Amino acid sequence: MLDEEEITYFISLLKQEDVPKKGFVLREGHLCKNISYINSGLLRAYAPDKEGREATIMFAVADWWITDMFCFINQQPAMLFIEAVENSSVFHLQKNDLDKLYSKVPKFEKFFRIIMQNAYIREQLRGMQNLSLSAEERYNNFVIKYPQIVKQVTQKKIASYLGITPEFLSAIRKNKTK
Amino acid sequence: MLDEEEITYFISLLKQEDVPKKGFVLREGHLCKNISYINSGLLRAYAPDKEGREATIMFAVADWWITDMFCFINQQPAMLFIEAVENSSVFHLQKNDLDKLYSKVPKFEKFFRIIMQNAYIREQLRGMQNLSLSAEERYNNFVIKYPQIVKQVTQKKIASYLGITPEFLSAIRKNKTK
DNA sequence: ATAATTTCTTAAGCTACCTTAATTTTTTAT
DNA sequence: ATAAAAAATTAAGGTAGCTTAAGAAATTAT
Repeated sequence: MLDEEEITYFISLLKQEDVPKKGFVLREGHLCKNISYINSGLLRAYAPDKEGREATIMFAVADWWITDMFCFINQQPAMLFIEAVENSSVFHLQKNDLDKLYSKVPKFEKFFRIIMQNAYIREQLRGMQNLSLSAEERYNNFVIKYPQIVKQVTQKKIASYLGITPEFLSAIRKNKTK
Repeated sequence: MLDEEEITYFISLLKQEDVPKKGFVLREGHLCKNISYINSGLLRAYAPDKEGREATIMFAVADWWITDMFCFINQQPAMLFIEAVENSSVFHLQKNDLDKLYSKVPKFEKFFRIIMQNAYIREQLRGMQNLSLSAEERYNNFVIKYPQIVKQVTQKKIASYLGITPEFLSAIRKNKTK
């Protein structure tokens, strides 16, 4: 579908970075320059609220793309932090390079159309669950959907993804083992 | 950007439908055949939960596209109802016609890439707000962001979009006018 | 116009989830 | 290994938002 030359060109635009655990790929207030492909490891995007607490927007594992999409597309200061939960290897793609890619190799429009579509579907499904399920049901679904992430991140971070406190997640888990 | 022939072809794939107020464009359990462009009017997508209550997933006004994206892409029975809140005029595009469109006029990949991207951004922002704001703050933001929708839909539906009961929304509004 | 239906409001009691704080356990750094 | 820091647990008290129910207001249907 993509020939060798196209792939080579694509790869030439990517900038590899090793991000150590607790390192940041993006900080709130900094210009969101990149969309980042995760080669290995695990990243987390979160927004700090006014009390300084973190709302986890997404986790991203190998083969996922992550960015603060609004700020990336509009080349604005980020609302989100993106940090490595584990040592990770990522490939960054800058906005202007992505735009060049689209114009030189229009096939990448399809490539990213599908990425955007999947991201939208994920968020639409998450939104549905957040509106209609209890915290316990959301946690159970999370464990089923992302068993690997459950093993790799702290409960505190999972709680902040589910929209509950770590104390309450602890209570939910206690209930289950009974 | 798109020439006349391409636009004509695109339009030839669209099927116009007048949907009366309270009419359905999609029903839960029915195959989700279409993605629908709203020419005029106002539609609402919602998921019924197990107690039969409705979680409003999105409102869509003129110039927006709406579907149960997961079920449309995978051509599965819908999880959502999509109903007209006002008399509406919509243009439907079937999955196989969209696929044809992509292969005959690849420029439409970009067209829908941007639609998917905007939809993702919307959901990512909404997710952030749901995690970090109180019901009152979410309502205030909704009124600022969608003043027109506030005028056109019942509070019951807005409440179900915000993830609260109509009674509690009523209480929030009462507080504000004091 | 009138009746029927739906929406909105109000209020009282309730519960899912939060807060605070202290203790234990696990992880990280030296 | 040891100390320090972070995460997880537990428990008691608190609150945002829910439930139920009944009446008022608005909308829809006849």
